[in-house]
Amino acid sequence: MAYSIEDVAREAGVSITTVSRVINNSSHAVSEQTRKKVEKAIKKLDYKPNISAQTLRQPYTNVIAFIARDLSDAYYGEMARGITEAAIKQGVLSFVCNTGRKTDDEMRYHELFNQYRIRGLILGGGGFNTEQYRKTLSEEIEKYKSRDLRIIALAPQGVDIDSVMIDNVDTARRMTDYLLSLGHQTILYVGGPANVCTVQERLKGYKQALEHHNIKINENLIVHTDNTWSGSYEVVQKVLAKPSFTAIFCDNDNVALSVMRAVKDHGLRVPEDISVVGIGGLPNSQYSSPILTTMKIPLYEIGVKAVERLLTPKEMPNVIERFEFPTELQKGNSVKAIK
Amino acid sequence: MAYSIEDVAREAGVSITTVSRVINNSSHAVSEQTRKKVEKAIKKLDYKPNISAQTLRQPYTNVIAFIARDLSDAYYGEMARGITEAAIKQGVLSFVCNTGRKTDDEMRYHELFNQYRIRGLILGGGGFNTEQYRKTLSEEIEKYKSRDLRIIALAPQGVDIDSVMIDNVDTARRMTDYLLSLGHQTILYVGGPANVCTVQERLKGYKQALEHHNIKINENLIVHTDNTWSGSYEVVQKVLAKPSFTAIFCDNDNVALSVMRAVKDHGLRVPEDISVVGIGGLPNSQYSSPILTTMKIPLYEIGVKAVERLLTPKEMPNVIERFEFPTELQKGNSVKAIK
DNA sequence: TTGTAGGCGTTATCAC
DNA sequence: GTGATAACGCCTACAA
Repeated sequence: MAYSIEDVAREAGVSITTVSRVINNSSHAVSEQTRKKVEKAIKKLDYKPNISAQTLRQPYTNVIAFIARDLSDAYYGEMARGITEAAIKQGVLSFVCNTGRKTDDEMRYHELFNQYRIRGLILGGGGFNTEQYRKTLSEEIEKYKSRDLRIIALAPQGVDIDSVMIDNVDTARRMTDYLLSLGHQTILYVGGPANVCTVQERLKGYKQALEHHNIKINENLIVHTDNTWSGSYEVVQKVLAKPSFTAIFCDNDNVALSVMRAVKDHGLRVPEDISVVGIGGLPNSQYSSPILTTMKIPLYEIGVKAVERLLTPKEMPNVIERFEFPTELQKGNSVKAIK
Repeated sequence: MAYSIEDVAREAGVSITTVSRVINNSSHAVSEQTRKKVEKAIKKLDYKPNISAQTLRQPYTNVIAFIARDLSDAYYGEMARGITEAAIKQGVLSFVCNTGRKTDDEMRYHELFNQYRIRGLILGGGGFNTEQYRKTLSEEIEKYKSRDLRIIALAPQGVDIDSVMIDNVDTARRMTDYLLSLGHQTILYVGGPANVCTVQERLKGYKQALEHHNIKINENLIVHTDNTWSGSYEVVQKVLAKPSFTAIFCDNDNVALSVMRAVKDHGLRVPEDISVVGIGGLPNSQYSSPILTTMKIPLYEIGVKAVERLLTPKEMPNVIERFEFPTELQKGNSVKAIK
């Protein structure tokens, strides 16, 4: 068994109260001499306070949680890196979990988080925009709030919630504008699952840009994938049978990389025959060939910021706090201008 | 504040002892009627045991930890996914941390893990093969052992330690053999940092294969990178100034993708002018163009297996337990046979 | 400036 | 079959 505060007290020849005061840098005065004795004993025994015992007397632990949808996706990996690194700088550990939207699994996590008295939760992926999901999430949000804990979303959830994210509509709109400015008028849109909030917002941005340019929206030019590498590849393979478009706008980088492969496997060239763009700015999209033109999302920074907000008590608990990071067009060479 | 066992006892009109028995499915008999009452009360109050209090009476929590080197690298992401998913199936949460080998940071983590009474630790990346690192790690291993906890490594650490991993030497040897079998005699080797165990083992496999074929090892054909996308790109750019090789063997997939870009940017073609292979089998290497020929590592399965071992008490505490997964050649089209 | 004692929520040892 | 009660390790009034 590890040493307890009592062992330290005995070793230093003082009471456990005094030891506790030294440990916690209590405002209660402790003579320099006594402090020295205690510190020496702590060092000698290599004593570390038992956190469970501490937590028993405190509302929560120095632990936060991050729910990701797919950790093997660098998109979440980059966020996770920002989160865990920022957290540990403050001595905070992070539970990292891998399930974006499977409601049952999420509930399971919430239960455990509750039991472990975590200090706050970061929601990685976009939520399902369904009545059911919104209801479940709203209830959960209420519970956290009642326990004075914060939840922060890094992507839209379809409900009012504190967030640190990008403007998905605007980002997709600007990307579409860019394609339009280069002369592309028929743009295939390849998005993730149709009922995910993030997907919906980006699609909205695409449509807004077209409408703004008085281009009629052709629903046949909008397809959805399950966001897997193979799924995206196959979806596009089908559409490529009769390509009636000059560019493909993928709502994330991984899909875009799959799509570029599909285009090439179809005997067409990127960007000479078809231009391809994505959203994300993940490193691997910048080392593909051609280099993917994409909108850079500061994923790492989003993670860092989320932790910072999470560990800061809200001044106005009833005001939703939204923090927005800008995105930036990152030109590669996967796009060609059309005469 | 959340409900405590006392609230449940009061609600059910029994003692806390009885409630505890019901919660823990104690072998101590409880009448069916009483059990029903208690369960009803638990449900009504939505009571969840306080884990801190439980932990106070138990040697450890149902939490494990995973130390990764770079979570934004799908290599670790895939492992993390396997680990967290396998863990939660057993109701175990995972601390995930992002630092492979910065000794100071690792020590910090060990300290916290100790305080949080975690149940076991999984070490993601390969350790530094230096006297200093080995010593520090060995000490840490002893501490864990003395607390009856397990550490499991997913990559070589230069010390005797339980592990779930692949045979790095063999994997690199077989890959080299493959290139040799296609007629490549001068193979540039691009490895990660030279003092990392994994890197050393793979390099060893490369050398063994060459020696076995009586090919003299040319140290000029061995270069090291810092494993970043840009670093790998630049290192190879330099070597490409005077290419005296027909193939490039990269000791991981991400490096290989960077290298393919470097080759192309140099006006050379993969595989017509230079063949490129990697190790890993990450999804993005299978959607690049050309598709990367690589050795598939079952990263997800390694993560799952590690959790399984971690949660199983060792039968013979003093016997090092090594579990080895096979790797498999995955042919893409980044390699050309030479006449 | 230091120390005593009660309590946080559980589990385990006894007694009944 | 059920229930007091003493730990577990720590913090914090309150006393001295």
